[in-house]
Amino acid sequence: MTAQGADVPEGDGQATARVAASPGTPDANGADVNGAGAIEVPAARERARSIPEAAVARLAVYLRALSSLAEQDITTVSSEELATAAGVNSAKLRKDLSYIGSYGTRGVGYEVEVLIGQIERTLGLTRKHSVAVVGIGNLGHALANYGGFPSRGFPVSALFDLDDDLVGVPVGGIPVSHIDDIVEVCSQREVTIGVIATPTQGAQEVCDRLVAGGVTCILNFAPIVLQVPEHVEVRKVDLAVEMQILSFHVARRQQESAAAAEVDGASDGGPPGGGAGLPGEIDSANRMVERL
Amino acid sequence: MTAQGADVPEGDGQATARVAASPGTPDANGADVNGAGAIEVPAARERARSIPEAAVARLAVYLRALSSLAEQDITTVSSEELATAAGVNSAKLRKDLSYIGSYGTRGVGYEVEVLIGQIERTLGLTRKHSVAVVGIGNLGHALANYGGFPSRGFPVSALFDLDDDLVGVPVGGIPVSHIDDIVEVCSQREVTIGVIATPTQGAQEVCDRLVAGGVTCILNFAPIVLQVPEHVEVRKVDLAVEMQILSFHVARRQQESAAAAEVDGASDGGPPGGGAGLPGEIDSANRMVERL
DNA sequence: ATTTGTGAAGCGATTCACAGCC
DNA sequence: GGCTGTGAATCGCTTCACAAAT
Repeated sequence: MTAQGADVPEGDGQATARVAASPGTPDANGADVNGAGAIEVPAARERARSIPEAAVARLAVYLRALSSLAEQDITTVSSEELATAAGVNSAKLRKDLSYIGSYGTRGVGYEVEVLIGQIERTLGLTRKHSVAVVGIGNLGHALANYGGFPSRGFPVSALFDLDDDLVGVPVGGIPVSHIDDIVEVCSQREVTIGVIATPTQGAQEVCDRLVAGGVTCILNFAPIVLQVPEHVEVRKVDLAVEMQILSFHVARRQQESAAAAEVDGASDGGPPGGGAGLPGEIDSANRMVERL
Repeated sequence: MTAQGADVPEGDGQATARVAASPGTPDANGADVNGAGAIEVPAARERARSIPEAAVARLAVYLRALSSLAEQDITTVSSEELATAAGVNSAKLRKDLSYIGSYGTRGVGYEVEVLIGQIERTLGLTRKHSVAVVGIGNLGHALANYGGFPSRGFPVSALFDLDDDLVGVPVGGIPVSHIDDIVEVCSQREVTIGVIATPTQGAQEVCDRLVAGGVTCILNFAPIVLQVPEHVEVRKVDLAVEMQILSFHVARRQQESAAAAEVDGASDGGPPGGGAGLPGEIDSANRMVERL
């Protein structure tokens, strides 16, 4: 079923401590803010804080499905249809949409354009987020040239690499800067999202500089757990991990068929294709991401 | 908050159909498989089926941390140490490890090598998984050039593209085949994992061929929900979605500071600029070098 | 007649907290 | 004393099912 374990909370010990420290109150600031002082704080604002992390991830998926519908000049869509397009069930979709407000019409469905607008607003896409890509290797090149970013409000506005031969060379229309200039360039160009596509070794250092340059969101392709201050958000994309998860599912499936086959045959089915292969190492998988 | 890690979007798609089709029964594959027939099914096998999906993803992360420790010739590690390295808390780590067995020593910790071996076994990494990459564009190149791909782990054994100019050209040591030959080549080379790095348009078609070629696991970089048979596992990596999730967090943070600033200022209208002394105030970054 | 929006139930994952072992 | 392994409690997301709306 390929779950979508939303994410792994807490970057470190402090988060743990915080949780432990507040047994009764879920969040410190929320409660009394709108108790008396802040009167007209729009419900929409209040809502944003409470959207489940998992729902946020799906909103982005719905948005893409909706864009696709819009391109086909479809103006209205039911929760059932949209859910199918997004690969979820309709109850979940409706629940997710309910977190951002009530923009559907009962008996009819949702207006595509309206929904697009509302999701974009919720995700903060009405504002452009300058992106910096660090590490212009294979992956960095791919990212710099990736059309998907600019098209949806994520202009890549800075590229960095260690290699002097690369500095100054334009990639995807933007000249590469040296990583020594990360802090300066990022603050100057108001970069809000940093993408780390360097080898593991340099990743933490790069991360620190991005943070120093005012970057508050980081997308990390390096196979390392980055240490960041509390106000910085990190998301990690780890190819090797993805592959290994798939590997697990292959293995499980084989076990299941093996077990099923065992029902009639008493003796162990034996290792057909190599049930007991060698204790191979997986470093290759780890390494491959580093190479990027 | 610094949410670290996070695994990626799901690979649903097929789950939708399944879920929608079974209103009454939560999950089809009930647990009666080993009701009576399978006697001595080792606990280890039985266990695999029941490891929470989220735990599987983390096991892969632990594995990397452990490999790193092994390289430093560290032979023993406590749950606390390993948890820190992996970016989780120690209780979760111990729970996760308990799913695969008891390989620690109370009062001491875990032996690094032992744990590596057990996790590799659990994830099915003792067996090689041939990988095919489809779509040799920017990203495909990056993936194919995981040059390191030594013979262990996840050897890339096939590359495919639509472009005739590319067919026959070796990339990362492997000649590119035409996508018309996916079925033949994949079954011949016993590919188990397919990586889709094509544009959206061709992705479903490519997916169908991979499945026809015997591929049961797919890693999809195309921003589309693939429709696959029930026995095929899909994981999706969507860079745009990742960015949008980060965008949401930026937006939320700004709202929070804005709301906090509003507490003293009674009237609405709330231009964030009102509160001068805000931490990390990021201002409007309109129109910058926008290059598609 | 349809379809949304949502309280409530259900369920899986996380965290707690401590017994058991070194 | 230190650390693992795990039942129990808790939390948060998902699913159900139905009232409300058109």
